[in-house]
Amino acid sequence: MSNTPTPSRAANLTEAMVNEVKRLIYSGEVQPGERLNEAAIALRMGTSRGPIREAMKELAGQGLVTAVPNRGMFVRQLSVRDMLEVYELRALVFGYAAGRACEHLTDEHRQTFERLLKAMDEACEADEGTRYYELNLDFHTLILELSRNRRAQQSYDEYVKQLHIFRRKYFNVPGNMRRSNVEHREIFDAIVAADAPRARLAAEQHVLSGRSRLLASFDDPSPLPA
Amino acid sequence: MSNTPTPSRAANLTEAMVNEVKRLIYSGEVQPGERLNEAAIALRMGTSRGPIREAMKELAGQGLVTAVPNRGMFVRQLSVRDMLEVYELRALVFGYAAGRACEHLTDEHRQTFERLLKAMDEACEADEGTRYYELNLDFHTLILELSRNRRAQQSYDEYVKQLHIFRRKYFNVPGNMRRSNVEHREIFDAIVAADAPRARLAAEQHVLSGRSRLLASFDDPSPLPA
DNA sequence: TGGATTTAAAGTGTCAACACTTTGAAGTTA
DNA sequence: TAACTTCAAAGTGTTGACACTTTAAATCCA
Repeated sequence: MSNTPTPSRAANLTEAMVNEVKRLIYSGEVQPGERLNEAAIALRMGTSRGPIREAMKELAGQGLVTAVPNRGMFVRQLSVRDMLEVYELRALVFGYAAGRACEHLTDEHRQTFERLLKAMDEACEADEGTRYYELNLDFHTLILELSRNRRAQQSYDEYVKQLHIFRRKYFNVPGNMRRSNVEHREIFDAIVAADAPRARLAAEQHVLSGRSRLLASFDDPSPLPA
Repeated sequence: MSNTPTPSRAANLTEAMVNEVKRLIYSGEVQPGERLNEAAIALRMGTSRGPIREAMKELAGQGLVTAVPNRGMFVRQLSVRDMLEVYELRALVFGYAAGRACEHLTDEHRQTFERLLKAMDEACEADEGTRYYELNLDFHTLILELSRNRRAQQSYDEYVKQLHIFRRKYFNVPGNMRRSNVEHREIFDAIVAADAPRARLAAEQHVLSGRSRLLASFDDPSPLPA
């Protein structure tokens, strides 16, 4: 429900190719660092290379792929340093959004929050990682919406997607669901209390905790690669 | 005479066109909202439309132009709301960078700072707006470098450029140079004192003050639209 | 007149052909 | 064998042609 599949009706082939290649990347069907062969994709999609190339350039502009002259386009690969940096920016923007959310919280939103938190509690109990992951996304999205800053929301989404791709390479750490959800409650409480500084701090810390958890999993003796 | 045939050495035509169209936009040779005619540009640049289209798509990905299917590419136009949002993010990132800068300040940097501040003082006295503007950019860049977060630096640069284009439409408010430079000193002092929270706040406020000044110029009875 | 309709010009979308570059395997030489 | 050279295959770069869409000027009709 958070995600328009892909058959999003595009006005032209290039747009359709952008959607399709994005899907390939986000779904993990093509891995970071992998080359995207124009001719092969064109054949597979039933188009000529033109629209493919244009789509790739657009994705290059968005930073999802990188172009190497005369060698081709490669799915962007984040270094660990990149990942750390993106996490930091994500924390920053999320903190900002939570602070702003204090100003725009309506009763309806409050109810949505409570519903989400409850559902996440339940997902925790049932140990349903995937369900928790979805709800978690919704929770974050709600806060970004409440910030009423579309640009912030855009940036945040971008960061999340980039990190999503990065994490795929390593391993998906649920299990800390309970701790994560406690932090969610803290953020929510601060927003309800209209305590912007506290909300900001709690939100920032929440993201940075997530980073720590991910980072810890690197040194972990049992890194269970997907 | 407007025909500089792309001095920057690019490996392929598309890259050269990206640089050239960027220049057209940033220099104000083409205005926000204006359509970019593929055939016309291709003719002017002496290429076919292919590389132009690819370049445009890349710029669309970067958010500098927007594509409307079957109607063409237009130089992106920021609404006032957009502008406000971007300023807010810029303030956020600049504040973050200033806070981080506290951790990475070396003696060499400190000296560069002092040189810059002194030069800005002088530019103030001499009422040299353009010179001040340049130095001001250097000052901000230095702080972003000191943050040691390349992504933050990238984002910041993007914001600045977008706002640069926006402001061109209205009017360039120097005259507040002195006040602005006082704020610079405050940021610098906080960084030297390694007082991260204070640096962060001062830097955030500095950007938001700039926004206020710009905003004030709208309601101004003499808005001199160039 | 003025509002709908036709139509040609201008512009974008897509394609297939060809030129150029890279890559790596096969062959050559010491 | 090991390093160097040659060469064909694979892939990217660029182009001109043609199809489709939009736009606005010219035309038509009440």
